[in-house]
Amino acid sequence: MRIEENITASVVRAIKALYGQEVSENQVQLQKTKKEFEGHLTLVVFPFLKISHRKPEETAQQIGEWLKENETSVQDFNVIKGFLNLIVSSASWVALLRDLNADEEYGIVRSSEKSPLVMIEYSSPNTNKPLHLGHVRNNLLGWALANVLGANGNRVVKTNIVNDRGIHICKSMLAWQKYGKGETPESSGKKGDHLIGDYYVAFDKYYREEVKEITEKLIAQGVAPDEAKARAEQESPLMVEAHDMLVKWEQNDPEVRALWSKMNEWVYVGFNETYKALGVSFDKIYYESDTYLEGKEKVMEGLEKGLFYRREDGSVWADLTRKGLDEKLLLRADGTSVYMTQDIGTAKLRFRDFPINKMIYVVGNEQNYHFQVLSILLDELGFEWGKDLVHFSYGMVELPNGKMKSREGTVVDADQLVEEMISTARRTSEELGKFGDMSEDEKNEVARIVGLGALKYFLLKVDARKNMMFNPEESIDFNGNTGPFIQYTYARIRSVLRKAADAGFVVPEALLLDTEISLKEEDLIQHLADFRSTVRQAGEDYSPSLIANYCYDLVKEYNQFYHDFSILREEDQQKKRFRLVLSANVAKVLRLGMGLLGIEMPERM
RNA sequence: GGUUCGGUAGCUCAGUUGGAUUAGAGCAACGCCCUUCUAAGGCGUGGGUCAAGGGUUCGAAUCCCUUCCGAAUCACCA
Repeated sequence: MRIEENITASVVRAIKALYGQEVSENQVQLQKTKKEFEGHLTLVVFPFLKISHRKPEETAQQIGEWLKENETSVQDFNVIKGFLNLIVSSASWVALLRDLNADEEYGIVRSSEKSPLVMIEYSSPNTNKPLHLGHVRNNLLGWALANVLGANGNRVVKTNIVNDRGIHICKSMLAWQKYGKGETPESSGKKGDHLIGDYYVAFDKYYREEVKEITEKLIAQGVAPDEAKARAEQESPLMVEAHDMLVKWEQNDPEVRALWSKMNEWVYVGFNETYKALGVSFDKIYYESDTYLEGKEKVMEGLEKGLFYRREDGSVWADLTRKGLDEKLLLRADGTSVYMTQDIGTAKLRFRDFPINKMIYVVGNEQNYHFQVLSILLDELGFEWGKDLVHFSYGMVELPNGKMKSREGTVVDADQLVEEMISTARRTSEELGKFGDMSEDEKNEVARIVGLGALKYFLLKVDARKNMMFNPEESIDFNGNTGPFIQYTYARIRSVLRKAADAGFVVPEALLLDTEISLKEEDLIQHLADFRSTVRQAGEDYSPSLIANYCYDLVKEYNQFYHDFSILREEDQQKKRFRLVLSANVAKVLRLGMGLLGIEMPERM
């Protein structure tokens, strides 16, 4: 039973029968009737006026009559200007709910062997600092996007490229060597990623002091301020040492490599904890230290083919000016690779490992230009999916006083935030007396689910492309358009269903089509059925937020129903059965929808 | 300066192939509703020149142009 699809097809037949013209289903504008008018679905007839050669009202009237006559689900209609409001029969709605109830994974399209293989890269951290709120947004979006695409019949490979080498890592290493006194995660009690992050900050602090000192000295010697600063930045012994370390690293110096391995290992242990807390995972992790050499090879290949060119100093460039872009450096004069080189290398390894049809990069919008260039380069280098690679470009999380900057300490730490959310959830539950007779384990689990639900929903309900605001002063809400609001509704439904089950009432398969149902209930079924198209739309637009907003709207509507109608106390057994099935399916769709977002639902809260 | 993306209520955000005299939610404010299936809920009140101006048409927050404001980017950083 697919009411909307059926009526759309019937409209096509109606036009054919009435006016003798073929129209495509895309031309049929069938939308939800606005709530101030009577009806469920509304056909906009303006597009058909040229075919009917009649006034809007008349055309609508004719189509309405034809539908009432020939389309069983259309029970009645009314016409307002060019709008044909269709009233769908209760029996059709009940039949729709019956079908929906039979489908345990309504709205989800499973993949098969032949489905397209999509790879999603997300997270992609640097190993010199712990994850912050911006990374959290990335991780949650990547995870949700993978789920959404999976629910649209794609085979999905989740991947992570760890930026584990480069000058930034050397800075942390050097600072640890110089000031660390052998400190380890064990000795300090710090998470490994936090420990390393502290040394990254330390490096920056001492480096700045050095630069300041040298600059002043140079200025005293009569060097112009701008030039003095530039020279100081280059000459700073700390920076020189860091660069030396990077060169040694590339030369496989055993000592540097050993230090690098040890410190990265600390970071990974820390990251894995954070990933686990966030509930995200990867099918395949790539490390830049493995891929950057591949990139060099690929670039040399391109150089031989004449795609790129070499400058006098030996550096290799791509000239993209004919595409309206700049010239782009691919290899430095000393032969070391840059960011772009690494992404090319990673692409090569990925394609070797997986025969992917599509590649999606979940990376912040600050890198739009980079991916524009990468797409062109990969295409020219012969990657089939290069041209159509998707840069899932999401907006920054901004704080009231601007952007987050690790070095300036203005970051919202991921671990700390998760912890705070969970403890807030716990406190709220206690204050509201929701825990009842739960065991300590159950309490912890509820607090975890609700706290994370609040955080995840907060980040995922906003259109991914937009920058969003996070105010640490105001804690994330638990009321209104929030994760806990949706979870709460779910828990209430589950409670009702438990009570029904205790009374021996099993949610039955059989629904009677002649059940008398209210407008509110019809609307709920209609809304429920929309889940399928919402999932599809979210997949087409790469937009998890559509699912979040869908769940919110469904919950708003269900809560009104819950408030106005009795379920367990309904005396008419037929109605009671219907309402139980309706509620069970609202819960089911909420669980599926929120599940796509990576948000768990509590049985009680 | 070039390019890209944004600007909707005091605040945070919906509004997706252009559709209905009255542009929606939540938060915050102020009221009302628990001896009744979980009140993390429901109902109500106030709050808007959809940045500004022009254009396209039966019809524009939505499409086009101009201007203003904001962000990102245009690195031998990743």
